Amino acid sequence: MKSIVAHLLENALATLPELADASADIAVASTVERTRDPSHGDFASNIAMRLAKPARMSPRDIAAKIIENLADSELVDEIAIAGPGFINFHLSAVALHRELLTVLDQGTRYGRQPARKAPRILLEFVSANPTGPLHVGHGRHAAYGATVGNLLEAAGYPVEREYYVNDAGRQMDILGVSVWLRWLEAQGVDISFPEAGYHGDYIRDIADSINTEACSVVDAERLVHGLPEDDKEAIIEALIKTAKDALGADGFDHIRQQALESIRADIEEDLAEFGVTFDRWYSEQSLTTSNRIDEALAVLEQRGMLYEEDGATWFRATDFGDEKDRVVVRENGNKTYFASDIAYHFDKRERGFDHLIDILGADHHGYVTRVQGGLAAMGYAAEDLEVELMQFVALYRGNQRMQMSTRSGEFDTLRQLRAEVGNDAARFFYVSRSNDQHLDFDLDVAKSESNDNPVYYIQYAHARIASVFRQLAERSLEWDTPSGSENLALLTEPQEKALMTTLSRYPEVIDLAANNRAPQHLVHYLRDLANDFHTYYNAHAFIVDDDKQRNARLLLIRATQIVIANGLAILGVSAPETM
RNA sequence: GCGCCCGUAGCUCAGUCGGAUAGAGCACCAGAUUCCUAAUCUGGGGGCCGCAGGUUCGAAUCCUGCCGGGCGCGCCA
Repeated sequence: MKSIVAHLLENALATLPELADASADIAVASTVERTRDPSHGDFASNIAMRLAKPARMSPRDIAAKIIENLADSELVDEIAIAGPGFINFHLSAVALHRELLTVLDQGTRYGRQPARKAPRILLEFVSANPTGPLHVGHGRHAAYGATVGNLLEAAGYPVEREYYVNDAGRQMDILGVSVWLRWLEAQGVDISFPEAGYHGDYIRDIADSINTEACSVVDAERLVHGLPEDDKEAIIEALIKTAKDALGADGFDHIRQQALESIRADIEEDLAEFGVTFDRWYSEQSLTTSNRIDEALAVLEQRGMLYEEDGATWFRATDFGDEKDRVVVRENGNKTYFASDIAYHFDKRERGFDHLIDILGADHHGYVTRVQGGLAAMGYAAEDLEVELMQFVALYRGNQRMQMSTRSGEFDTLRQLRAEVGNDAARFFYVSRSNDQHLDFDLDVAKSESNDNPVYYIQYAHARIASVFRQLAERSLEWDTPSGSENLALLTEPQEKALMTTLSRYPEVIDLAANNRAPQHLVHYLRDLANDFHTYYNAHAFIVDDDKQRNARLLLIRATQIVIANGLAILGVSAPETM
């Protein structure tokens, strides 16, 4: 709809050579926006004000000139100059009717743009460490990432979703030793579980369920022998060494990998139940086995981006705006997590993705500059990597704030949250506010007031429409679509006009939400749309005696039902036929 | 100390690229159904957009400073 107005303006400008210079670097479509006040029409353009200074004319004079040269269109009823120089466009009923028929015609495809080939987008999100179940904070990442992926797809982008599995490094050893100790405990060995181990009950479950052929029993004495005191990190380190000695490197590896896969599979299942799926689970370990890290470091070396100091290898991050240079290979020869990360992002670009989007926790913001620096140092553009930071979720039960820590075992899991409030409400609530806002999630409120949750309000609108069509059948009537199409001119009530106008905004909302990675725009839109529908429902009957009017009204609410279903599908929320 | 994010109604939050009289839900007050689902609708009260400057036709929005809150500043991951 917006493009109708933009094209009219572009054509008018083309006939005005005196404005050509001034308007050269203005995108006409960017001057056109929906009005907030219906008395200003449907769309307004501020182009006359933007041209005033370069063209050295008054805005209202420019507006008058443009209007004079606007071609007549059956899609626009009235064009007016308003205020300091806005050009207001009132769309015709014909334009709204045409859009309604487009909704019916395109159905589930309505609001989706044609698929394009580029840029190829790689969307990475969640990527929680496979050391325990997902907690409520990860749930926000999952809901947001999945919805942004759906939005990008609807906007026509080729997008793939990827989960980076942090299955390398010390945390995996801690996981392995935690499982082993719980297994020993189950064998009757008296252990003192280390503070720095993973305390959650799921560790016991894993110890019970895995193949323990590789496990060997050691006595309690050996476990505590020579343990350092007080320093919890040194204690866990010593226990890992004991485990490797007792089990052998292969034996320990066997336990560790089983634990890892058990947790990873659990996370995958949890997310799938939440309607969140990935095209690829990318293993950090595989970066080492495929020599990807060494290749990336070689590229950096070749470009002169590395140097040796204090026995370590450093990346010149300060050349790319970071506050200090960063170690990529430690003095002990081990590569850092940062080395994996730049190799991983290098790999993403090498795999042919043009634009990389990472959804990261707000605590990772210090990391963005150096990873972008890594890309730039390897010959790509820093801007190829876009990072969307998610602010934290604080979980409450009433006034009680919950602690969320995987190691302490006191977290509240995504599973618990989903069981308590349901997938639909959780998906909806998680994306209903901007990703850069903190989210207070009160379980008591979400449970006790679940009937007041906006998601039900929107779903109810969908169910009500389904109910109307069921009623129609019960009264032995049929919806005559051609008759409805021919009689759209009968839709003259203010509630009908409002509903048609809101429906016509849908493609613009998808575009806006996708481009800004901002699902909350869609959430608010669907709320508005449901509100327009409920208002209409209360004001007028749809199943009226007059055939023409009935068929026209049924067409309008069918279009409404389609748009609600399409929008909810993008949010990952169900559109029920009954409630 | 330095860096990033946030500050909008009693509460939780929207507010697009700077646009016209700043919006919604909850809560509060008053109403609506012989009729398609009352999980609904209609009306009402409620604002120094943290504070102070600046930019301009125009600022909640952009810039600077300050105040308040969150997070980050490892040869951890």
